[in-house]
Amino acid sequence: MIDKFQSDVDLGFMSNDTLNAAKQLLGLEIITCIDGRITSGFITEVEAYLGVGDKAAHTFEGRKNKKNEMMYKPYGHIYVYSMHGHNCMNFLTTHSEPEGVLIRGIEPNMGIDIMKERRGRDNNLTDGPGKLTKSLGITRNEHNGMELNNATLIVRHGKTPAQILATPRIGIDNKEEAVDYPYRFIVEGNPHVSRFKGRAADGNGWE
DNA sequence: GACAAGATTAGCT
DNA sequence: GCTAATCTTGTCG
Repeated sequence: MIDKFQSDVDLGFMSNDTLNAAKQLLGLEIITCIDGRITSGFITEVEAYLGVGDKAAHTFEGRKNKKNEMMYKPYGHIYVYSMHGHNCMNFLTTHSEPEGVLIRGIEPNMGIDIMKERRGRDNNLTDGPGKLTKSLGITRNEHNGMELNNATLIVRHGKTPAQILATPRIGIDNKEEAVDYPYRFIVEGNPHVSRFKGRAADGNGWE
């Protein structure tokens, strides 16, 4: 059923530098096929988490436990964690470091009606990490540690950001110096990002 | 077994 | 902008 959604992305770009991988993820289309229903969106907002040396990361100083053990998988897998009753999804990077990129926002493309149904509302479907996982049907129990580009979760080339903006990360106010690291990347002018203010750019910030 | 914390969200002022 | 709601896991007793 999902054969026509073959990936055309070489995941190798995530194998080395996490910050670089985060920027290259912007604009890719994430497609999920769950319960036979297809939803997708273009990535508009990400945050990099640099593992051992990053106070804001779950794996700071090499911490490892049942909750974050999937962070130690190599690139090409995903790490789903739950908190405050929501799920958040990371794309893992590097061969052996516990680093990854949190997907914080996407622009809905396919299956918008399904997203509305899953979210139980018509607006703000995917402009936050907990929101987009719910819209796409991602759950920690079923998808934590899974590989990309299998029958359920596929990435392929989507759009190209006209301009990428780097900002400090969000929601880590108690992480001391780590709160200032400019590891959040967004498509400038795209409204499908968390805490969006102002007016959307022409073409939502895509080229 | 109790309690606090967390990469959040929704709803109200 | 602020606060309550929500839930899984870690930590301590």
